[in-house]
Amino acid sequence: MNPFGEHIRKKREELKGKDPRFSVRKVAARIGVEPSYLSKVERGEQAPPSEEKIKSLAVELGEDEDILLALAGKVSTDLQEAIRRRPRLFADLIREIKDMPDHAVLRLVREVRDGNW
Amino acid sequence: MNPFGEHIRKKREELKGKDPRFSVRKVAARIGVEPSYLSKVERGEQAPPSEEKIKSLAVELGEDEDILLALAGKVSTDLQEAIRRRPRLFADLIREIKDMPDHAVLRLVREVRDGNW
DNA sequence: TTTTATGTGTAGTATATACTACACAGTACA
DNA sequence: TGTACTGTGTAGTATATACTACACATAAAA
Repeated sequence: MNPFGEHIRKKREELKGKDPRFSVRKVAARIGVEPSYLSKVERGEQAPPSEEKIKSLAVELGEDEDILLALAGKVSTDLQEAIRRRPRLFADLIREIKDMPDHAVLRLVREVRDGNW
Repeated sequence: MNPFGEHIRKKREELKGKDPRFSVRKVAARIGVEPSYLSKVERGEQAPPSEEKIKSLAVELGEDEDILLALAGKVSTDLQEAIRRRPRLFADLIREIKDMPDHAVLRLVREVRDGNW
């Protein structure tokens, strides 16, 4: 089990098939790390990188930042900050909906978005 | 600015006024740390302790866990895990409501709680 | 007045996090 | 056939996190 590494390796190799700019070395250079480090991260020999590097990786590979962070066992600092600003409110809300099925949460998100709130 | 330390010192001293079991040494012993460490944390000479210690401190002092964690700049792992399980869903929801006024979020929490969801 | 308890100062330690630097063998390309 | 580029192995480092151990002076209790 190394969801993060496997995921980005798969995606990177896929992109590399069509574009040589997606070699380990080139991607590593673009996100600002050593190639051997990225190689090890992809193979799970090293833990996932920092939030910052994960976010540039998401941009480079055209992946979703929040999903990549989740695969790395992290939560974006902007979300954490929102919770920390109003901990009671957000803790209650999250605990209330954490076991609800996807469709119910999705309905909630949509209702808040285009609604009279 | 050392919101965490100041907060717990104030609360502990308040309790100590009515009950000698709330000295630095006694509380430290109960939450399982060295007294000098707790002293330094309260005075902001040391960063706040781990999530685990903060939670026992909350129990000891009769304070809200989520609020204490927030003052320490942390977010409870159970909330983080809920987000990591369904990152897109939760990230969208949190970003959608993070700038809404308290009363609106509160209404949402209540509506979810005793509602038809 | 001895014992006991108080808060705090000094000086560390263990573990985790987030990487770098460099070398090396194999492959592709000119 | 040399040059360039590939992925990866080895061996580190810097900084942060989360504390411990012990000593010491002052104050309260016996």
